[in-house]
Amino acid sequence: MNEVGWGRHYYYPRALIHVDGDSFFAACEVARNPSLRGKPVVTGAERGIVSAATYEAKALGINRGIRLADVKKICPEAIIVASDYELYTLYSLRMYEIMRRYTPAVEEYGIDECFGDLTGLRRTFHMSYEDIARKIKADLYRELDITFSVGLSCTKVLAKVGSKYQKPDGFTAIPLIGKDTFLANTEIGKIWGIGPNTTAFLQNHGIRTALDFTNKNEDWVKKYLNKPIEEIWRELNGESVMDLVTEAKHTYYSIQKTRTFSPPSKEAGFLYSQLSKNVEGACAKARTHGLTATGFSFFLKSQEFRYRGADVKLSGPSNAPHEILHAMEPHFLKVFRAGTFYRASGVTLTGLHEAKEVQLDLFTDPEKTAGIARVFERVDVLTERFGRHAIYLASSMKAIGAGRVAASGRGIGSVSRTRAGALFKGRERQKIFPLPFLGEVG
DNA sequence: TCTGGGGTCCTAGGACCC
DNA sequence: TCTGGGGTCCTAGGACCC
Repeated sequence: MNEVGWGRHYYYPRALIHVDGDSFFAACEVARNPSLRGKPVVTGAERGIVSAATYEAKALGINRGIRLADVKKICPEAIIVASDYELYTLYSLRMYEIMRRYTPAVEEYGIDECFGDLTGLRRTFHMSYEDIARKIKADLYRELDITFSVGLSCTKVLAKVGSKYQKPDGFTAIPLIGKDTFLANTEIGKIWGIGPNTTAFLQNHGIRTALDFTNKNEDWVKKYLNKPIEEIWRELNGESVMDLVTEAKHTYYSIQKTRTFSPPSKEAGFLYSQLSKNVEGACAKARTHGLTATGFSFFLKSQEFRYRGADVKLSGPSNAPHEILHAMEPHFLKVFRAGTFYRASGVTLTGLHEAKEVQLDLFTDPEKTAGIARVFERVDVLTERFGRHAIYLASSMKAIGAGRVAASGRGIGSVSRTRAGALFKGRERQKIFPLPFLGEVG
């Protein structure tokens, strides 16, 4: 165990804690159902690869991202469950709540992790920062039945180094004067914010560890690296430049829906239907947050992982899927290549604003706009009551439920560009209001 | 890491203006 | 029509995170 600072009073210009749930999704499953304890448990059943694995599973070589078919080969007794995001969100909220008992300055960084600012709280709790951090860790374990790895230091990046330093159930305090030992033991690519690209660049300049990086001087850093990386360099040197984002996040700059399908498809009708489903999902999310988009982008991802897509500006703000789809049609025909197999599609709504703020221009018929809004209010209510896909656009049909089978079974076959074009002629009727919905309620 | 889904931020470069 | 210099705004795309 790393006992640096236990019971002592090291100097922290700021005292920031980072807590990180160990194998969080899998740990939540075990916490809810204690009969799973001690067993190899894996989440991700709904998508065919491992999202999270308990340490019992990891000990067998079952790690994130591997196929569930391989999991069964490695360990037939492994317990595979579908991800339950509502459960994980509940545990997440409880984690934040525990942290907030100690400090109001909490950053909800991810579903399984958060930062807290403990600066100035020694007097309040009559404890050293290390002891406060240990107490938080103990509370989390006692109340959630999940272990957390905890880092304490004077910057966010160093606190992250700490929480990663020992897993699972680790506690690592990195006081300013002792930090070099920890940085020497941390590969540069493991630092938060240093991805594969920057790692390769730094390694080419002889930098292997985080300590090597901190030993570079400021001029060199400013000359070769961009602002985010320069900030990481400062934080690794003990200068706190990243603030905690403590406001609860409730607005989005963009909303994205993507989906991979298997097997890959080259059918225009099927692909368009996937995009239609993406659009509906993104619009539904925008509506639940009271947001409306001024533009959007979409892509098709080929079997070879190449992206082709387009950015589209809307003539007016919208969160109604049929309007987005209408704008997408001509671009789809340019993006889609006959004969290419695609494995995924995606849609991103951009230029998001609060729906109330939106000004109607002179040419928008307010009656019609209000009518559309009412239709989708109804859609949202039905979805709330009967679940996702209870009601959807006709254009999404082939992407939903048994649609995949129907689409291939019908033998549309290789759709040429002209035939793909013909596909949309019949959609003229969709412009007629009210919209043709296909319901599968109940 | 042979690759799922959902995000954010930064930067270079072009368009446009004075 | 060419030549400077400088500012702002927007967009595309890269890089990274969980």
